[in-house]
Amino acid sequence: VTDPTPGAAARLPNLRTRLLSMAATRSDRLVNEALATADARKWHYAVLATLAEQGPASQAALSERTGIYRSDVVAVINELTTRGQVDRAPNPADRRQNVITLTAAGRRQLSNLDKLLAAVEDELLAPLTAQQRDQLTRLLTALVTHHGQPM
Amino acid sequence: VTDPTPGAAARLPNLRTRLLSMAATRSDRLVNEALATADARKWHYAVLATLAEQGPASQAALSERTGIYRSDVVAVINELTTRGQVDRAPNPADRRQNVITLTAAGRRQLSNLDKLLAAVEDELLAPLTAQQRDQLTRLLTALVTHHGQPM
DNA sequence: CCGATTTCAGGATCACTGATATCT
DNA sequence: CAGATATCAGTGGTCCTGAAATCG
Repeated sequence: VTDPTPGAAARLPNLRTRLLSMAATRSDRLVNEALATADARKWHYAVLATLAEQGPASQAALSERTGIYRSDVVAVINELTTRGQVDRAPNPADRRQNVITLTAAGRRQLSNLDKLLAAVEDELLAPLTAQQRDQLTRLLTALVTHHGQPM
Repeated sequence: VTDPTPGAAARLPNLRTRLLSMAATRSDRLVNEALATADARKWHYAVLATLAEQGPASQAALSERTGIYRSDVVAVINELTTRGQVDRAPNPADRRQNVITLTAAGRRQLSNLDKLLAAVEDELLAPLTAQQRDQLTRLLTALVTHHGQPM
């Protein structure tokens, strides 16, 4: 036998932390490729979706709800205003805050991105049955819930 | 009702691509914190483990086996040689290649990292039963297998 | 000449730290 | 004064492109 470590189990293929990271990398690549065709990235979608569902919000609130780092929100909102998809205005009731509002163009972009992401999910989950997809959702949700928000 | 989109389902919490990415981010942070206490990062572990299990290899072979990008292998091997954990020597049989070999210090570091990563996996998977951990492993393996290697 | 290997230079996104100015 | 908000500057890791030099 020339095996350098006879009988040793393969480490990498069994590392759950590694499997998670590999699956996420592949998923992220599909997401980025799809969103790039619409001149967007994942934080754009997170902001547009949050505004559509929960209404206008301050940048701090958007950071909380989307998971975008506090210091990175500015750049994302800058990009979205440049594209005319959100509007930034000072909040007269609390002049520390800005009020971010979804525009009509932002709403159109959101429904566009919704379609793109639905297709990506189908492609990502192609090897899984409907039941397995639900299992995966529950397991990942349990992990994320248990390990709280990162900020 | 003041809901801006009454009856609309929450998008973000149900996006599987997002759940994956969030779970991986949390997992990666645990891994990085643990490895940092041993002056290592995840690619160090991947190289050390591969060398221990499969013996000396060229940098191209290590790229294939670990998933490190071809152009990033150099830096990782540089760091590991600086730490005395691997040895880099030209291959006399094919002078295009280097032969990377695990040192005694590298072997010690590997068994150290093995312990750290086992603890991280326990912490990461804490909210899951043994059966659920197996389920997760199978589901993620199916995804990664189906979507092939990224390089 | 073609192909493989190593190496370098650089880009884009992301997670994260820390500091500052402004306002409550 | 303490605390919150928005902003800016910058680090480091990861993923990825492209190109050069060397060798089979």
